[in-house]
Amino acid sequence: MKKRQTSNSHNHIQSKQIPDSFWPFVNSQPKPDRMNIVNRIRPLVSKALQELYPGDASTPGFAEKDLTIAQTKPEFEGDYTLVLFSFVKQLKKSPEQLGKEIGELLIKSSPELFTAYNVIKGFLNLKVADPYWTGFLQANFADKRIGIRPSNPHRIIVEYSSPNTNKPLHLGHLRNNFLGWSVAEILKTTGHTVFKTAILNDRGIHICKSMVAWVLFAGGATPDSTGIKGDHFVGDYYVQFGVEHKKEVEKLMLEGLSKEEAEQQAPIMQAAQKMLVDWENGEPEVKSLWEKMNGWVYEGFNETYKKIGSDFDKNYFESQTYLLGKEIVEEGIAKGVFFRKPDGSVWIDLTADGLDEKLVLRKDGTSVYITQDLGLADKKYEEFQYDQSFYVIADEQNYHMKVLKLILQKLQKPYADGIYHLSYGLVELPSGRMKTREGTVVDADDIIEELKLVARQKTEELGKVKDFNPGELKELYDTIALGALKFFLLRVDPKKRMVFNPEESIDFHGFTGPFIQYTHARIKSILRKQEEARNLELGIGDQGHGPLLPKEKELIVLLEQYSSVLDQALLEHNPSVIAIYVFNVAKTFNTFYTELSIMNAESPDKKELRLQIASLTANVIASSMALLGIRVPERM
RNA sequence: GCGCUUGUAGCUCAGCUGGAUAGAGCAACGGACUACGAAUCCGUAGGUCGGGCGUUCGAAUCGCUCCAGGCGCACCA
Repeated sequence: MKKRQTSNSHNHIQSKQIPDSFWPFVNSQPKPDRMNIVNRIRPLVSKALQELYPGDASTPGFAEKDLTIAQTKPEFEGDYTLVLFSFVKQLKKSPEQLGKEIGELLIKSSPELFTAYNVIKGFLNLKVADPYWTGFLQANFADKRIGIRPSNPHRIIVEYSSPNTNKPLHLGHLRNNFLGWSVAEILKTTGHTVFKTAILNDRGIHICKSMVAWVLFAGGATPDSTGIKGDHFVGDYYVQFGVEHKKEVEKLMLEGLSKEEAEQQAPIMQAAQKMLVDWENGEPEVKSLWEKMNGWVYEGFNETYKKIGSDFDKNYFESQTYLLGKEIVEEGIAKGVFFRKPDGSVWIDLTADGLDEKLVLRKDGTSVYITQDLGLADKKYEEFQYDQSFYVIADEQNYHMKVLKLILQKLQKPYADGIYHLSYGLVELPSGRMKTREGTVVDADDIIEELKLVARQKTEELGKVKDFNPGELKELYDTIALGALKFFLLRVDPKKRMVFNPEESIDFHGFTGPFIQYTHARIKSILRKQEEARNLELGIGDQGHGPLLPKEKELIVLLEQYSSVLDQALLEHNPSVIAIYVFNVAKTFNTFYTELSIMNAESPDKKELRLQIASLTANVIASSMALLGIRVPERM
């Protein structure tokens, strides 16, 4: 029979060495006083190796970055563990002997940091002195801005959201929005200057479809006259276009046309095509209709963006950028990167790079999708002088983005290497992919409303905030509903496809946003009580609280890892790292809370210590959640 | 066909830059509120890490191969 781990939340962080190339980009190396424990142990071990084995320690495999230091598994004695196997062969010593020698030296040379060691098989387990942990706690427990780092000169733009203006936002957009926003915040917190941008796909045949349908069927109705939110209003006409089109196609097929012919020749499609041409020719009536309908959509989008907390430093509009890039095509021809075929179309040959020949300009001289992106990249650089440019785009476009970057590199654009496709997987339902035609698309506004309703029901049921006024209640429901939704979509590795189970999403227990929010509210309740009772800020006292108890230490050790969690999230551009971490923090606190009394601690010093732990926990939770775009309530 | 990608407990996911006996949440079952907030906590049960071969002191993790799913390879965007 298998044994369960007793420690319910041992966060087994590996603390791998971050590549050297990463540091200049983050900051200068962390300052010693802000350095976490693993980054302190590393040079000490390295030094010990050099002292003990001067001849061998300079050989490959002995560098600081090659050391594997992991958190000690709970079933063994110790806090952090050095893996010895990699030295064994080179030094021709048994792991036991090696571990003993290194352990002895470390304790002798750094008694303030290490108090004990043991060697089991090839692992050297080191016990880190309590004062290190309590020192960390005292230095940080009151820091409400924990995790924020000094600025550095890098400029980054993050493009995300990027909707079409012919239909409302759905679940997929939400993943995109939450991801982009969160990654931008993570970059900011770690010191970068970040600009958020969006590209609004506001032109093209799809836009004309909803316009045509509105002209034909709306009878002059508007969002105002119907009370329907603008983006939904326009989206309804886009859907209606599809319905009408289908009818016409069926009719034409009965008359003997092939499916392709029928789809092309259906009158409503012809009308849309004509409208597109008129639009491109600047036909005033079409333009003004287009402006009017897009205006409705933007009104709706803005409402949703405001609700979900998405914000942008600059919006680009495809209608204003779709002609960009033609100059780049000329430039590319001049540089010999592109070539023109006899029919006049322009191509790039990427077969040497394992890709295909790609068209960059049609034979009629009009641009294709990639042409616009070339132009937009250039324009963004002109305006922002970015060092890195993130594109939050679904993984369907991996190939496209690869090509984009490669072309820019071949054109020797200075910004080409800084282009990074933050690719994310589709959101699916348990029944499979969302499909417009089958009506299985989960609308963003709908799901948020539904979650607010659940938040309200649950809150009323529990009756803990009966004294809240209507405004406070509304804010609380917003906080909980969006917290649940954002956490649900961000807790999974962005690269992976994910399944959105509606039933799970309204569950506020376990690995969820509300669980963490609840933990925060609970801590705040204790801290409020303490302040009322004493009317004092927390003191800084480190006298006589005795050795740290396992639950106290476990939580401090976990909190101490916050900075390396941020490093990892930044390195991987991955908010889920933070989501998983903050969940562990909340869970570990809840266990701590159950086992140990704070207010009625064994001694005043213990009480002080635990209040500090509680305070730091609340700050780390708030700070982590803020990076995910999730608010944490004082009460709920 | 070629390229990319995914496969871990009934379900949803961690762990994947190789390290000790593979972890959570949900669902199931059983417990804990006359002491800091039970939206909580504790326990039980549940895994040939898709299959095979290889590299290694050590493989869920790396390589090869097979199987199964997804995406892409438009003069669409």
